[in-house]
Amino acid sequence: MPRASAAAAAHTAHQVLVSATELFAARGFAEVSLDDVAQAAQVTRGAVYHHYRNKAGLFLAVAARLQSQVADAVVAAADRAGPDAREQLRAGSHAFLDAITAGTAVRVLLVDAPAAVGWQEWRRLDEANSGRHLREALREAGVADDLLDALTAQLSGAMNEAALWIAQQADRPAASKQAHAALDRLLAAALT
Amino acid sequence: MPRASAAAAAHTAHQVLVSATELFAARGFAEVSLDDVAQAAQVTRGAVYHHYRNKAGLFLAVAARLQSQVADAVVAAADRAGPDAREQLRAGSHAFLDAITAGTAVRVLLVDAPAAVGWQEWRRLDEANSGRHLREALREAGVADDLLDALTAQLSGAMNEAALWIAQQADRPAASKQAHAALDRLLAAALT
DNA sequence: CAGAATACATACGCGCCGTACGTAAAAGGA
DNA sequence: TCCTTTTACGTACGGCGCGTATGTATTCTG
Repeated sequence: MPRASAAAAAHTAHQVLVSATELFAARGFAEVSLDDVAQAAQVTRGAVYHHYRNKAGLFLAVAARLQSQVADAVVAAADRAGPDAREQLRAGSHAFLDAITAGTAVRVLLVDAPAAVGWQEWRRLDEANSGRHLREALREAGVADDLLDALTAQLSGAMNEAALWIAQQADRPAASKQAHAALDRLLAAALT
Repeated sequence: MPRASAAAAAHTAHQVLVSATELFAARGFAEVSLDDVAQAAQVTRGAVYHHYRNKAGLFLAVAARLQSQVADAVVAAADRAGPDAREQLRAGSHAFLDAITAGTAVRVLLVDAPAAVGWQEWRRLDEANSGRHLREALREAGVADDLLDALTAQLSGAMNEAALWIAQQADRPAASKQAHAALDRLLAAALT
């Protein structure tokens, strides 16, 4: 193929993705130019456009990767929680809060993503990852079918806002504790 | 002052605001140029920049106006609900859902605003309007102080997501019913 | 070992933002 | 009433940044 081998090409694409992730997380979608990304990844804009359709496409790839990383943590925690559905829901939900606030994913996933890739696409992304598990957990925990969709959406919104709120507080550990306690109340209510 | 009187100037500013509201609601912040707004308002970009600092400033004005309109509906409903704090909370919350999904404010306030004006500023806007009432209602309804901030944020997130979810469903009335029912569960939990 | 496909780099046009500058009309004072 | 200042725009310009077209050097593939 080109000046670099197929293996090196994958490396380039990955490097672009990593650089883009850092920049988008730090400055936000609108404040990062593709030239910024290219420079950080030590390539030209041509390389970026070769591997990704456009700026929104690159951002989508970044968001999708972060989403699946968070989802992995959620699933792992739920698995560790044993066989009880309610316990899995609790564990998974708390793991979600911890995972999404741990790194710098919050801004990308919860602030910029809805506007940058569109709310529908953002929803699909969430549904394909952690959102799906939330819905299944609620169903298995006995939530009625006619409330399932709405309750899933609202709990998801509550957790997302909790993550944003935590990320914003000065005293992170204390905020995290508060948020977890409040979340427990809402989860308990959902399972009434 | 200028070719138009002071009164006419206010009218111009208002017309720009109205046109911007429609366009932002229909296409989103990024897809609307200030030239689009100026044309719709039958003025030039110069007039827009005279009345608003920049594109973000115009958007902020649009969002602030929509927010206060929603907040007005919330307060009115809460007042009609009588003296009981819990009943006011219920009424206000449901009024919020109805008010924000009634018009075209959802996209502006819940999708574009956080990214366009920054999450902190968006939070301040919400806090200055409906968010403040939610917190107060929760406090008066007996929510412990150490949970108040986190619970306010999470319920706010739940309602916002519920609004987005409703706006997205094909069968709006049915979706609204579901959302209201689910919200009641969460509210009941908050007041445990 | 020749095409074909791939993996980039380079160059260009265009839209759009913000700003600087110009101008005409109204407010305000003497 | 006239002069000055301020207001309310309109116009013109520079620059950034996106997307696309084009060029070019490898490396697969038959």
